[in-house]
This record gives sequence, structure tokens and C-alpha cells, in this order.
Amino acid sequence: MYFGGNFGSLTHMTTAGPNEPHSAPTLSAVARLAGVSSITVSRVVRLPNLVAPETRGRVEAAMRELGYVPNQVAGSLASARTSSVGVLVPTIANSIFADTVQGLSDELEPLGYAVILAQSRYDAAREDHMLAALLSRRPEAIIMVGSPATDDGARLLRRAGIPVAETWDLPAAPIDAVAGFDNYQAGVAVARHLVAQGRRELAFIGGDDPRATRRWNGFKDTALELGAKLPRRLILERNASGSVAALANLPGVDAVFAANDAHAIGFMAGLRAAGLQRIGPASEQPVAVIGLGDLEMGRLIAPALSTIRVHGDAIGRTAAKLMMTRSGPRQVDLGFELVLRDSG
Amino acid sequence: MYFGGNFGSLTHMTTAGPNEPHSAPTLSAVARLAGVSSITVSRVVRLPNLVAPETRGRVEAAMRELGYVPNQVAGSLASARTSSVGVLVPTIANSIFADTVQGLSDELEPLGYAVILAQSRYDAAREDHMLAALLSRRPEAIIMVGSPATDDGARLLRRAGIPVAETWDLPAAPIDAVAGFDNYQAGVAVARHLVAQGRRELAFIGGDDPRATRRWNGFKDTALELGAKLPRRLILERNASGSVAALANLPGVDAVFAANDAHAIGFMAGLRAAGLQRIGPASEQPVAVIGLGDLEMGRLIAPALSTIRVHGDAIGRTAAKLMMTRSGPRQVDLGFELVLRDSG
DNA sequence: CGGCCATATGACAGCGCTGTCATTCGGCCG
DNA sequence: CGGCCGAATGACAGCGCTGTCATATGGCCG
Repeated sequence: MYFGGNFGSLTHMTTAGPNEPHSAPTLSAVARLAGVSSITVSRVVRLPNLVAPETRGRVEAAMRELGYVPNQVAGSLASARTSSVGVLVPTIANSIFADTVQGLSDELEPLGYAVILAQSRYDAAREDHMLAALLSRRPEAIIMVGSPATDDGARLLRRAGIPVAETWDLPAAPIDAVAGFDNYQAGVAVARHLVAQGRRELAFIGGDDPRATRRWNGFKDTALELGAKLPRRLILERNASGSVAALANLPGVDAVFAANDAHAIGFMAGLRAAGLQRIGPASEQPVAVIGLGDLEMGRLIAPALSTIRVHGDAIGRTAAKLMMTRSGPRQVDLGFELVLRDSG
Repeated sequence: MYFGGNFGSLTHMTTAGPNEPHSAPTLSAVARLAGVSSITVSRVVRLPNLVAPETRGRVEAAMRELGYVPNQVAGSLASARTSSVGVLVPTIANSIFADTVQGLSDELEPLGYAVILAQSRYDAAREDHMLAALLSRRPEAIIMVGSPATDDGARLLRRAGIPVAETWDLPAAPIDAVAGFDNYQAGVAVARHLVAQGRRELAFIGGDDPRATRRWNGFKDTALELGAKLPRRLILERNASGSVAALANLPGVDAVFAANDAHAIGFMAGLRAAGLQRIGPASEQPVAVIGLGDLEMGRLIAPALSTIRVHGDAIGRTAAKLMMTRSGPRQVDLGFELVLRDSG
């Protein structure tokens, strides 16, 4: 047993001698001290107004005296409610998904839910593994970015018998709830805009995860449809360094759609280094750049970044609400907006 | 009871009729099907090499057949091990702390630990509340950014009897483990550098949380010591918009230390708008700007952001390692570096 | 004034596992 | 060849709560 430090003031030494390891006080220890049954203590914690004020006072004093912290794992086992939700994201660092987790968590924490966070690192095997690990903790719902990468993962979720929210996309055959936007249409919107501005040599840079690929498809299909050349696609590492150098691999390019703002900003740094950037409106840019995500940073740099704004926070909040209700629509399209600034 | 969808192929329909709600299969259901006792199934899950290969095979087949997912909440209650850690951060979105959570999680997930994430939103009452909520789930350790804001919070942690790691700072009287850096010295380093460059009208912008305040103290003390004027301090909202406008409140300023890179970049946008920014080395900048955090973005903008680099990821990993061991040093200073680029 | 109901409290079993202590069965060594 | 030991399996109690049903108490109204 580990002891983090001393055990507080002497008034707390009632149950154990000063030196013997004590485990956390239980419901019945509190009950004994307060002279009531343990179920009454349980009620004071969960349903206080079923308990007479006088009794409640006595119990609360006992809880304070012992420093009682309820054991939710025992409670969960008994009640079959864990008040927790599993959240699976590709990655949490330097990421567009942090907003979603924040939104989720803001919605859920006040209701007493705990957020169990897991990362798949864009790896299907790891995703399946984390899904199983989450499920073994019996969360009341699973909220994930994207959809299960494998059939095994999907089956696991279906058989779990709990609400599942897939986010950041609009899957064709959702498992249950959805809070996202149409990645294909995002690509379409960017291609339309770029071609309308007279750009012809388009390129897409970024990851090759399913959502990025859907953006790429919308982008490519639309560019072709509107008479631009077949866009090029450059798969990049997840950090921005690759995007700084991307320009070298895209000779003659005059417009770039980046899978996210970080890549876009990295690419712009490369542009600047190559002397292909102007401090001025989009029409003066030798190479137009459009990002996705609408990071605050994009607004602050020069030229200001044009981008597809998505509502990461709202996605998280919506997913949280969807998991808590059976009624109403189960699929919510939060949309996106093409925000035009100076970069393209 | 909720049903996320259909229940998979017919081969899985052995235990319940197609329409009756079934709850998740238990250990003993698997045991019955495999013709062994439940404890043997438990061993197959946890200690497979204590079970004869032939038996193990039979049990594994039964588990697959039923789609068994172990119930860790029951296991935790029985074994008094939850394999989970509570992680408390001020905020997860657009934040410097996401790296730490990622580092933590990368270290812990392979070992079977779950990360229970909670946000304090820089609010002492909420922090205490989340701490109690975390503790009620009996995590095997608590890792938090900073230190408890109240005595109640500290007492809660001490009495919990589990490892506690405070991070992102070096508290004078730590509860247990520490993985951080010296915020005061970070302020000192920045002030030294700025004054040595001949700056005299210094200012500090950013939040007023304990860590930012320590940076401010080091900054101010050193500036005065070295003969600069008394630095000004501007408390800003947590988003960058405030920092864009901050310049108006700092007439005559010639050097700014921002509590984090986001504020720094915001402030630089304000500088640019006011015509007080050059594309060139620090010596040509009318107003020097130093950030903290070393966001990738800072390297990509022009002028490139000078900053205090801290090792958020290493902080997370170190905290994770500290919680898992009793031996060796309990306080680790991960340090920081002043990274000089073009902004100051 | 008796029956009834709302209020307050309790007894009891059991949630699904795991720790601990048997038990069985060969094989192997003195 | 008997005793002993390791390998494989099982029985049993109990982790700390909560759901469910029972019980006690005291008005309050017909």
C-alpha cells in the first residue's frame, strides 16, 4: 500500500491507529459512526431528500469525520450504471479533436459522467484494442471520431448494446448516432471555389485517413467536373514539417487544399520561403491555400488563412446529447463553412 | 435497455432468443459453455499460462462464441485494482496540455491503464469537485497540471493514499511526485534576455493562474534587478482575441513576454496591424515578443516566434512513470529552453 | 377512532468478478 | 516404491455498494 503523505489532523484518527495502514472508509463504517444503517448513508449520498434532515446531518458529520469518498466502482457494479462514457480519438495532441473532447466533457461532467479517453493513433489494430478495453469498463456510451476501421470493431460496438456516436463524418451505414459533417462536400466546396477563381493546377495535401480521403474525393471529382486538371494528392506525415517541404513535390501548383489548418500553415511557410506569398488578398497569391478546421491561429497570421470551418465543439456537445436520448433524430449534420480570407 | 443495432450473425444467437433482451455474457456463462469452472475462465483472461492449452482453447472458443467482454468493474471491485488513473487538466482544447495528456496516455494505455480525464477550467471549486469525482472512481493515481488550488483539494489527495503527480510546475511542498519545470526561472530567463538586448519597457500578458503568476514574478523581479522599468502586467482572456488588442493598453512597450504561444501570436497580429513588425531578425523588431510552449505553429509564421520551449510530452511521460514506481527521485525537473528566433 | 397513506428507515440478496485455500493427479527422486 | 512436488483445476467467500421489498411511525380524514 502506498501513502502519499501524512493523514491530516488528529481529529481524523478515530478509526485506525496512527500507524496502521487503513483502507478507505466504507459506507458501513460511516453508518456505524452515525448510528444508522448503511442503506441510509447510501441515501444521503444519492437521494438526500428521502432522509430526515436530522439524520442526514448526523450522517454528513460522520462522512466528514471519516473523510468518506464513495466507492463508485462498487456502486456501478451494484446498480449496473457506471456514469462513464468511452471516448476514442485518433490523437489528442496538437489537434483539431481537442475541441470535440472539450465540448463532450463540458456537457457530460456536470451530469456526473466521467470521460474515459483513448487514442487509436490512426491504427486499426490499436483502435480495436482500445475499443475492447473501453467496453470492458462498461461505459454507458461510446463516442468516437470517425467510424470503426474494421468489421470486428463495428461488431464489438453493435453487440455492446449501448449508444454509439460516430463523429466528424456522416457514415453511410451508421451504427447508431452521428454528429458530423459531409467531408466529401467540404472537398467539393473548396474545389468549386478554387476553380471559380481561375485556379487549374490543384493539389490536396495531408493525411490518408478515411475522412481526409473523403475530402480528397469531393475535391478531385469536382475539380475534374469543372474542367481543372486532375488534382495531385500528397500524403504527408501528421506534423507540419512535411508540409513546409511539400511545395517541392508540387511543381506548377497554383492552389492547395490542406487536410487541416496545421498542414495549411506549414505549406504557407514553404510558400513564403520560396517567395510565393504576398501580403495581400487572395487574388494576388501565386498559390492559393485553403485549410480545414479554422484554428484561431489561422486568423492571426498573414496572409490570413482561408479555411473550411467545422464545429468541433458542437460536434462534441451534440454527440453527448445524442448519447443521452433515445428520441429525436439520431444523425446530425453540423455542416461546415468555407471562410474566405487572404490565403486563397 | 438500448439496442445499438442488430446482433450480428446467427452463430451468436446461442444464449438468447432473437428478440429477448440479453445482458452481456458473464464469466460463468462462458464457463458453462466451455464446461469448466468460472475461475478457469478468469485465468484464461488474466493468467493464460496457468491453464492447459487444451482447456484454454475450449474456453477461448466459448468466449468468442458468446462475444464475451470481461467486466472490469466487477474485476476492479474484487481485486481492488482499477487499472485507471485520473488526469485533471485546466482545459484540453487549444492547449499546451494536450501534449501532456497524449504523453501520459501513450505511456499508460499499453499497460492496460485507462485515462479518466477531467477539466477544472481554471476554477478552484470545480477542481475540488472533479478531484472528488475522480477519487470516487478509485483511480490508482492522480496526475494533475499544477497543484490543488485549495487546502480541501490537497487534503483529499493526501488522504486518498495513492500516488499523486503534480506537473507543469515545481511546487515548494509537493504532495508526492512532481514532473515539471521552474516557471519562475522561465520568467527570469526571458527578462535577462530582453534586458540584455536593450529592451526597457517590458510587459507580461496572459492568464493569472498560479503558473503564469510565477513566470510573471521571475520576469518582474529580474527586470527590476537588471535596471529595466517595472514591467506591466496585462491579464487576458484565454483566447487570443484579447491579445490582438493588448497593444493598445501597453503604450511605449518594447518587449512582451506572453504566458503562452497563442497569446504571443495574437499579440504579434496586433503588432503587425499597427505596423510595428518587421520581417527580419529580432534586433529589427520595434517590439520583441517571447512566447512559451513552442507550438509548431510558432516556427512556421513570420517572424518566427521566439519562445520558452517546455517539454509537455515528456512531462506527461515522466508523470506516468513516477506514478508507477516507488523508488528513485520523486521530483523531476524537465527544464525549459529559451529558443531564440526572429520575434524577440 | 380505525384505516390508510406518506415519510423514514432497515434487512437482505446479489452485481460479476478475484484472492485464497483446497484438491486431484502424475511423475520423479531418494 | 512411497512420499513429495508442481501443474491444473475448483470451491467459496466477499469486494462495497444498490434494488427491492418490508417495517415502523405518525398524522389525517371519513
